[in-house]
Amino acid sequence: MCRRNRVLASEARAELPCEKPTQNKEFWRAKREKSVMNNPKLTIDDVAKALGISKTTVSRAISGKGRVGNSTRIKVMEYIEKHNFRPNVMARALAQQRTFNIGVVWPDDYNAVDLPFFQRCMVGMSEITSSYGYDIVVSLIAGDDISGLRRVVENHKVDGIILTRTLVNDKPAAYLKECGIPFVAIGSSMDSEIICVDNANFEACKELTSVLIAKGLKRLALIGGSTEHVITRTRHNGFVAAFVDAGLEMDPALVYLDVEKTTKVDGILKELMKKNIDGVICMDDNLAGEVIARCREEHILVPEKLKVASFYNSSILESSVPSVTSLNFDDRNLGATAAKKLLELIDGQDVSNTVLTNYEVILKESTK
Amino acid sequence: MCRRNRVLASEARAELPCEKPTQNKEFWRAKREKSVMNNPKLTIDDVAKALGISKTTVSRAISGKGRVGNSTRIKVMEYIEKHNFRPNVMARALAQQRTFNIGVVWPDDYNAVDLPFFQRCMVGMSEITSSYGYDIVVSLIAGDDISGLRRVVENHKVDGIILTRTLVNDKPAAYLKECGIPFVAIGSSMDSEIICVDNANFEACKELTSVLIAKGLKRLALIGGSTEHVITRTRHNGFVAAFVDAGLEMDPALVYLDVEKTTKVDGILKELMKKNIDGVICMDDNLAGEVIARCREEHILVPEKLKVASFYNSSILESSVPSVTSLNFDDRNLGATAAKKLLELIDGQDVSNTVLTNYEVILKESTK
DNA sequence: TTGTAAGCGTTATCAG
DNA sequence: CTGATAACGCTTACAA
Repeated sequence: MCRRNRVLASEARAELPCEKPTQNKEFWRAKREKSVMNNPKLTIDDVAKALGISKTTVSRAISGKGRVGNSTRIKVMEYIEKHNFRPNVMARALAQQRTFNIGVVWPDDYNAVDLPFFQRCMVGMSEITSSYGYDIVVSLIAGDDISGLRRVVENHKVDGIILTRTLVNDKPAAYLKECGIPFVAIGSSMDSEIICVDNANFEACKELTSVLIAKGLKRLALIGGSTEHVITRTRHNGFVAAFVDAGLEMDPALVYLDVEKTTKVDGILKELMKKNIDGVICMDDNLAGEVIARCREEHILVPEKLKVASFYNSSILESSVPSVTSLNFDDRNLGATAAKKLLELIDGQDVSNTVLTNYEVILKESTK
Repeated sequence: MCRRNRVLASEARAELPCEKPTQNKEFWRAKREKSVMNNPKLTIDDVAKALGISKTTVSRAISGKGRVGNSTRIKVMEYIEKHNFRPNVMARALAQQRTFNIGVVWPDDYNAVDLPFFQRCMVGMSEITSSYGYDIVVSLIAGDDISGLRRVVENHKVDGIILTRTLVNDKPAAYLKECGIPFVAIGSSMDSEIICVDNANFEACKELTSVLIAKGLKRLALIGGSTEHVITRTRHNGFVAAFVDAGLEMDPALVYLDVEKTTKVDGILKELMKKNIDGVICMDDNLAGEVIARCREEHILVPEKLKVASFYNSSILESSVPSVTSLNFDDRNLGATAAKKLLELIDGQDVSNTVLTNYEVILKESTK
């Protein structure tokens, strides 16, 4: 326990801002002067003096918190609009203990960095946060090294956190729970105390699988990524459930998980063909793209000899030939919803889990 | 002028934090209590008292700024390490007028969001910033609506900015110049006052084109994106330069720029085939992928009947068949370099433009 | 409705 | 080498 603390502490220490002893003293003075020239930075006090009232009143007029005379309020609003005054967020942060920032945690594994999913989520989050005057601080997490996350949290740089993925053994989530900062996770979690926002992955994957089963496919294979990611298991479960519903046997030998490099697809596909499969579902587009490519090289006709589908649709497959049947989720909306929930949480409201069911099954040539 | 100011001001106003009048008063108190229970938040003052010295001394020991007795320093360092004390960044920001954040501006056009380029840059930036105790605030810019950027800057949320793309008519850059905040741009600019970090796009594109010319291609076409992006013009120039160098005529009718939707590729390819081309270079992988796909549908054999190459390599083309000849840049390094430059700039150092020349021409099947 | 004054947690100034 | 004390710009009891 004690040892653990020391380790963590020194980890954190390593992240302390490195004060570079340079000649920036004069520079900064100069810079500020200059900045003042272009754009005389007003303070709430300047506004108060100019208007002959107290800064308390100005503060109240701006925040709308206390009661202020209507004429005074209008006077203030007009003045600040005209002079483009903006309260100093840092000062407010210090006084209120709020930063008006949220942190977004991104995985930076080799795979994830090339996936459009996270960027798309960001767009949705950004729409929401910016309409509330919040900004987004991005923190990358490599493996289970959460030191970046720790720094952001311990330095009070954010009022809350969005995790963009959930893990079976979720170190980041555990850390956030422990320190009591508001956070929501995109994905699902066994832990009922964690607020989650997720696509209906189970239902969607089950539905897509069912559709293929209904097309008469009997020997359907599944290829997916890391089982450390909850989503991999959820999708797998959806796949299995479709078989159960159809009253069919599912052959576990046709399921390949933890396929984290597309280079492994080639060998897997060969094995699968020996096992006489008639279809493959891939958990994401990278895998599906690779399967399509290998099929072409091996002269396996898609869809005639093998049907192919993907559980997740992105632009990666946009120009695939044949076009690939897949699930389509609204990532932007997912991000927006997560952001909304987090802001509510920060605001002290009660927030519950959300599952977004607006996915689409898109049938294309690869399963015709 | 006056009118313009008013417009901008009201734009900014719309972005003011929306104070939601909810019941968060008690909530916040409770939350802080709880947080205090788990993790008694120390202040520099607590440390000072515990050690029986003044907070000035503690501050100096931590920052290493003033001279402090060695024994005192060690005492302080040991104490803060043991108790995992971290100075409150907001307070420091207020006192020092530095936030230890940099802003990164992302385009959120439909195209850009799906490109891995920006995410990859981010990874590089993040490595650098986090080693200096800085964090990254991401700001999305749609079209030329810079209100998000304005908010981040005017609210003093960042000490500097990285623009991840340059435009011919660069509104964001103009704004940043005007307000005098340190910034660097990823890309190139006509404006010599703007610090730029860029890949050697001109040279690289010229080289790739030259290679194809050397293979005997005479009627080489070019398809590219928005000419509002400086990079599109740079790449085009590189293409042209290769012809000049080879002493060949280049047919301008074979150049299609401002192709912003891949759906337009089909028509363009048909036109090009009528013009008897023997090769196409695409400015990015989305376009190249689409060209490959259309070729397959139109039964145009690649590379036998048509060579195809891309000026930018990403995982999008990873599983393309045939594999596509392309330029490979180190986006991560690009981001890291930009971040390094910005931190130097913030630190008051003199910084000059940088061009990264470590690109690779990767020859694959599509041009065999 | 409005104002005064005491924080918020650092850093910076200027004495000692 | 060290320590009061005053910024930093805003919020918020508490008074008036």
